[in-house]
Amino acid sequence: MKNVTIKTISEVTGRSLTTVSRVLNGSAKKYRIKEETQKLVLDAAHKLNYAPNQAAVSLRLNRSLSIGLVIPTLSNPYFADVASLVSHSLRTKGYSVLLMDCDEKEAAEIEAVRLLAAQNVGGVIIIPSGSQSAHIEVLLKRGIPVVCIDRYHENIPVSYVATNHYEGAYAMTQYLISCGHKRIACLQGSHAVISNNLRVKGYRDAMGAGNLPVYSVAGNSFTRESGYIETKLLLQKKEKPTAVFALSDTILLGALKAIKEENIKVPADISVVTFDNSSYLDFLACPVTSIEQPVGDIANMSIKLLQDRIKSHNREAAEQQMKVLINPRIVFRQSVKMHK
Amino acid sequence: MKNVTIKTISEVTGRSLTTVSRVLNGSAKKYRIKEETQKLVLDAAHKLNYAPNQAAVSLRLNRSLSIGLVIPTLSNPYFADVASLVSHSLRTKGYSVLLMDCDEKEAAEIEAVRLLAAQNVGGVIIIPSGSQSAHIEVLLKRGIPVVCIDRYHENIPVSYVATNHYEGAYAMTQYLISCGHKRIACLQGSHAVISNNLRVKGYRDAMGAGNLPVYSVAGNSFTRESGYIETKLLLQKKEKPTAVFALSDTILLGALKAIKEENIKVPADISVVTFDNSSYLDFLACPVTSIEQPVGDIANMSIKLLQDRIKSHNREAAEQQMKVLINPRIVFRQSVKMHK
DNA sequence: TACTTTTGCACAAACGTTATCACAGTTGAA
DNA sequence: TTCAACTGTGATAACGTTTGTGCAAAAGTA
Repeated sequence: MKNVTIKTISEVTGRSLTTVSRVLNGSAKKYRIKEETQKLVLDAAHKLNYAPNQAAVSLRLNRSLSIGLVIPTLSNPYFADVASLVSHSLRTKGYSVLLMDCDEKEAAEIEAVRLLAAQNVGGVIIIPSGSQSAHIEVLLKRGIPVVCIDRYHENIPVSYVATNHYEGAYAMTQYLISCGHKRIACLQGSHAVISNNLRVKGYRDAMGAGNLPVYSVAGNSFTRESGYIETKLLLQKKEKPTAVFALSDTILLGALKAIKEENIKVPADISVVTFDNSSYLDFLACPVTSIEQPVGDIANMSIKLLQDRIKSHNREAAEQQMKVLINPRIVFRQSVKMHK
Repeated sequence: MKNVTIKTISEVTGRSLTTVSRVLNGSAKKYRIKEETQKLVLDAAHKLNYAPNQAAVSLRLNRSLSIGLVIPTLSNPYFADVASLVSHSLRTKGYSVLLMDCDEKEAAEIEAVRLLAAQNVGGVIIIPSGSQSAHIEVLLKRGIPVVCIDRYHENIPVSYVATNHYEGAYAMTQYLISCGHKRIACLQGSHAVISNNLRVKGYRDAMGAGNLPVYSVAGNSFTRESGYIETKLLLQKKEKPTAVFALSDTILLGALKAIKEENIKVPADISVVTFDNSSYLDFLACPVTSIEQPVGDIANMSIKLLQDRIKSHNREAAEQQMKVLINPRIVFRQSVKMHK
């Protein structure tokens, strides 16, 4: 089966390639193509099931209708949700999505960005894995629009959309304090990402505001292992924590495992809260109170920002940095008990 | 910053476009390019940080180094895991991955496949959402290699890699029977996909082999809602089930919710097992015994099949259908109790 | 009538790459 | 000595699309 191109349509309709192309890519009015001709061409295209050859288009225009989506890893349900929403929404807007799963490795991320640049994608949406930013800066310099999600870099003028990590953590800590907790442990993730550090700051500041000493900030990655190990250690202390604030659901699962092994009951003996609000939290031994990240809003907002960038050929506007923080809300479940 | 093309390199090195191209795409020996010349060109390319324009390559070759990955939805952790492994592995092999999240809608899947065909991808890996197969057949007819994962179509000659759903369900049912259960309910997913139907058949056959009547097969989608509703209904029966076999982890979560609402204890009052083995099963109120799907093996195998197809320009070999079923194993936890 | 303007369409060049053909110079065999 | 085979390289034409330029014909203006 031979491929249908504008040439095919040109032959069928008896119009020139030029005219066919103009009708098909929507610049018909600009060139004042007769209604009649337009209909003729469109009908033929439809009948032949014509689809433009994207390679040719992007070669000609030196830009493509594809967007790079760079994700630390899809095995993290939160990132998978973001990816699902973003990719689905981009598709309805006519873009195709180049997925780059970086396995949480910064080196893979840098390589991924290089590849995307080589394919000259129309834009990039990225959830950075680490603290380096030079590779992202390269994209900006090449005029490729970039939007960061969830994690971002303060030192380069890149737009971002994220949960207000600080406010979320602050509010949650405040809530624990209001329940009478004093020894609140914070189980953190990777020090290399800003989302983690802002959450930790939120925790610290709330403790300070409550005139409480920072009891503990421990951990080094957003994994079950990290949560497990740190909780194990915490539970060996003389002054055990009365509440644990896991900064992600993966960390939470590890913490719960440790708690279970020590035969400590949630929420009777210890209160537990977390960040992310994965759907399975409802079904755990004790449903866990969590900070819900507004994934839908984040996805939509980031796409809007990216599209604005792509459309504005105005260089100034395109380089203006947009910073969007969305306030999360707390989903209350049964994992927190008043502490006297 | 002007883009670096083979023309740039040609000017720098003083060799023709032809020669530069030949060196750069590895056909140097075929055309007997002098070692010296090769080195000259490669050095220049490296120094200038040259990356071939993929649009031009795929336009010229009428095929691209990108692979379409069609997924029902990334919000299902099982699919997200598959997508993560597949995309990551494809990247290391030099392909880029076009992600199509279909939101579990068959119409979206069909459109996605059309788009991929238009972009003339080098191959497609797909987890079908429904029962239609015509769109996949179109790909095959256009000579685009396709591999189905997890779900497949028997009526078209498409290769597939899947868990042995039948064996898994059969073994699990047998296990429940061996524990003395007689009233075993089966909570199924979408009737439109073969994975579901094979699992149901495994359940039925095992019941038959155990001389037990099929107690119940209910449900209509791989969702929490379906699991919740059907379990609610089951628990209203006079003759309540002594064991529930959820055919996916999403269904399981719904079932657990219903069981909890009815104040029934797992495993004391009712035994529960499931399919998929999501990582959070360990952390539920009662850790749930599950059939583990060998995601890694499935991902690797499907990529191998696809690559073989892509490489074999031999038409016959390319059209031969490969059917790979991988036996799953049961991960035993604490959700099943002997029933007298 | 004799112009200008508008309307509607087509020619041809370009985007970066690769494959086909061609060819000059060197080596080896008859 | 003559011809064949080999070595190393280049010109050029395509792949499918978009767009600046051009140019008739129709319509408007004086």
